[in-house]
Amino acid sequence: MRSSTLFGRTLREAPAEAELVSHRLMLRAGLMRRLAAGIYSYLPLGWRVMRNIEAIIREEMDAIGGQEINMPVVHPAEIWQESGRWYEVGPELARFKDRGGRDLVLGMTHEEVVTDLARREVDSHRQLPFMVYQLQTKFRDEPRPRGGLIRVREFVMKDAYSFHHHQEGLDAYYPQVCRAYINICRRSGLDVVMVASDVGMMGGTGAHEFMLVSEAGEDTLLICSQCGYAANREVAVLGKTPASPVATGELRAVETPGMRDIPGVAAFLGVTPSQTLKTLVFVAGDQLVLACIRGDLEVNERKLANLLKVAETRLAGEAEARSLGLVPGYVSPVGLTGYRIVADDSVPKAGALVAGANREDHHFTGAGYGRDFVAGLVGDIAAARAQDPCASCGNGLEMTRGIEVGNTFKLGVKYSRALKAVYLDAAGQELPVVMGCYGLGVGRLAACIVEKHHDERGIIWPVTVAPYHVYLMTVGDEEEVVLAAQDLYTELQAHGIPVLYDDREVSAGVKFNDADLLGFPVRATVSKRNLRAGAVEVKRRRDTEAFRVPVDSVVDSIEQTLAQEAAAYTVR
RNA sequence: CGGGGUGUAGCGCAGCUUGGUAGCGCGCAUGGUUUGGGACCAUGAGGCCCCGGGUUCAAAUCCCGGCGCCCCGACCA
Repeated sequence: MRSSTLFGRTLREAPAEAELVSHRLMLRAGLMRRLAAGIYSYLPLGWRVMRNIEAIIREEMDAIGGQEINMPVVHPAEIWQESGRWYEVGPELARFKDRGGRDLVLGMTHEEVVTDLARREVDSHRQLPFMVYQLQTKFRDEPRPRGGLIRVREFVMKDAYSFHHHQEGLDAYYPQVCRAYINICRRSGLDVVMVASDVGMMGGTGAHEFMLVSEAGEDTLLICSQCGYAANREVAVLGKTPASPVATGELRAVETPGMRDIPGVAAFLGVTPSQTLKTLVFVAGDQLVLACIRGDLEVNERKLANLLKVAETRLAGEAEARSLGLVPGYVSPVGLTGYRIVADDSVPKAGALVAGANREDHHFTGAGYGRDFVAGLVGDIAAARAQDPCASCGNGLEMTRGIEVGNTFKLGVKYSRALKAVYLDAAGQELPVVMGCYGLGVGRLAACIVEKHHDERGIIWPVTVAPYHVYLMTVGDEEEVVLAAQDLYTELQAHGIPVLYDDREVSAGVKFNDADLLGFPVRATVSKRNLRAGAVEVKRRRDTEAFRVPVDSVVDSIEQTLAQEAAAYTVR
């Protein structure tokens, strides 16, 4: 490709809308352009990157037995009603009607469609297991798109779906997909961490996310550098060794004037926060819930919602709590009846605690779980924080931000049961197929690569995804220079090397700067100066030094350099 | 959906406080001189100053109401 005919141009200054490095560079390099919030067009250079990433994805999915298919973007409402998500998913699911007034949706994910396909095609256990995948555009009406391609509304996603006879089959296959995901990221130049995650709207029995550790990330991760435990904050567990449990003594009411928070009460009564009971008032659906936890810990609302099996919870306001007969600042389950109470599993083990007395300016001391109060539901609802002990090894957890590039879910039979995707086993028994689903954001992967591979001058593409491998340019417009450059251009192409030839009539500085901005792995410069010495200058994007290479061995030299670059991104 | 910011030429911005018919840099076009890190000279094109309403002799500027976009939060496979 010649620069003079390449569609799209570079920008000297980034549009004011862009803040993230990847966003700025991708706009400046002319990879993409915004059409509306979270909706982008891909220009030739950007689309080549996308295609390169897709090629890697195809290889890795095929390697674990995947079969590529393509499913519709527009779905009839019926299958979404069958799965129940028509009613569960909010406005991020774009809905519209066709001319006949029938309800349709824009596919934001394809569990319904693929399950419908499976129920039509699969009758027998002999047809299982299998995995299908597609690379396709999704639309999700996100409440807040941001950061260029980091969070968009329309995006290319690789989504894969596996179908097994039993949970054991899925359990055995699942790690292969995870391995493939790690490979895809590695080959694209990204080291990602696999973290345990919430199942969210997908439902199912287990899930992981593949995260690029980055300040630009939207998720918070807790990682143990000692044993390797890693989880999204939404589900991260922490060790809850009792600080210093006090044997349960007598339950006594004491005056605690104006002491409405844990640190205040603990200090006033001379105990540690871990010897107090914190009780928070939540609204879960149409129900009021009192959530109890040891005073030094905090409630994780995601975990609470999961334990209660509701979509979400929210903290009740003071006035709201008061109107329901509670005394904010002094709420506790001790002596209360008629309320739904849940407790973190730290509470029953905590011994005697200081708890609210449900009256102004009073607390109880010596409150013991089982004797003075109980909860209808006990489980892990504690929020893991930085420095909390790791649940498996006790080491301090580290907290970082991460960008989710992909995720994997063990769906189980949620969709196959709802849509009746069943098969007959060898004994003639009818069983629902056991499903898994696996998503990967192609554009987000591209943005992450730029986020990790750049310097102050521009992008530094890994050769595996670079739009072109060589940036060929001239300095000066003497005939000998132009002819030599054209020869080299032809020769590189003959060797199958993707090359962009900057044949524009602009000053050398412009070309050098664009070469750095676009970030192809190798730059080749033909100039009168070097030609006189029978040489062409070759420079790696990530190096600062350039080398003179004899004209007749330039192509060999470039091929070797590219091979070295590629070696850094191979797996196995 | 809450909080903050912003909207003037393709991009980056000034002008708005104090109303008087729109400007700078880059980019673009043409001609010429240039060519190892975003060259120089000359000429030129390009604007529903986000939209609607109001105040006024007169609105980019003041007032009211919308909308777009960005950031933080809520939310998010």
